[in-house]
Amino acid sequence: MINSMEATARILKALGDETRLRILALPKDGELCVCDLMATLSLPQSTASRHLAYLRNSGWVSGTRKGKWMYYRFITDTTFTGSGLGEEILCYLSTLEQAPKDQESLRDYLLTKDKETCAATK
Amino acid sequence: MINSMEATARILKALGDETRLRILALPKDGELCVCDLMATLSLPQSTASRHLAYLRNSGWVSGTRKGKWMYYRFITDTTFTGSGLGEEILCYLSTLEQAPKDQESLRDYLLTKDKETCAATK
DNA sequence: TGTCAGTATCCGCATAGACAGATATGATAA
DNA sequence: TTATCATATCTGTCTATGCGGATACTGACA
Repeated sequence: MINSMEATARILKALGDETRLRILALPKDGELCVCDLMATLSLPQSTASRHLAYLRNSGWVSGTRKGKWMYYRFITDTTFTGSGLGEEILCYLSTLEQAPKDQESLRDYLLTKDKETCAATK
Repeated sequence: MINSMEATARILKALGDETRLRILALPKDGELCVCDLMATLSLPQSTASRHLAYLRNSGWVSGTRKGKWMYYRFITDTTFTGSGLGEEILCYLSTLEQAPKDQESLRDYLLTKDKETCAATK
């Protein structure tokens, strides 16, 4: 369990980007795939995928392949060596202005999403 | 009072650097000047000054001129719109490996520091 | 006014990171 | 095996940022 300044800086560096904050402010129950982000935040596929990769590499999300889909879930309970700080940060993010709009956008999208295909791909 | 994603990203972006984390993990009672950082963290003058400027611009410290000296104090109680998250982050930083060493280094330096001059300048 | 001390900023260099379209890769169905 | 779908990665472009030495700026004092 590494609690170094360098590791902490890498984790926090992931948060220095507005798009990634918006991702982390989405509801954390369940999992999101790339197409969910594309639709919810109006992101091109490569941008969505890249941000998820960054979050994965810095320990904020974990990826699970399910068939053609790659699902990402938040692992903030272990981020920052399990101190709870990750959850605190997410809690704060959800109080920000843009968060409710994004969350509603995600809910709307999930209601209409075709279960067999990702409706937002490319 | 702005609690936008963009403003939050700017505040958090300041934390994506190890040196700045080390600065923020120093004791927050009292104030630090550039030469304190130079001595404590073995930084060149320009580097110390630049990091403090970055922290000032992102709302982590406030600068006060006292004669020839520029003293910086932490204003984490107001960072993140006064939510307390700034303090939480600082609390976490002080649990990291490097923090006690830096804190001790600062204490040692302050004991020997000449009050009339900054002993570490350039 | 010139000098010194403390500090902010510039400068050049190198690296990282944001972006989106293009392309490669992985999974699945026919 | 090929085609389709979903996603990761590459590519080129641009911007940001870290670094430290050099230089400019600020304040104090003789």
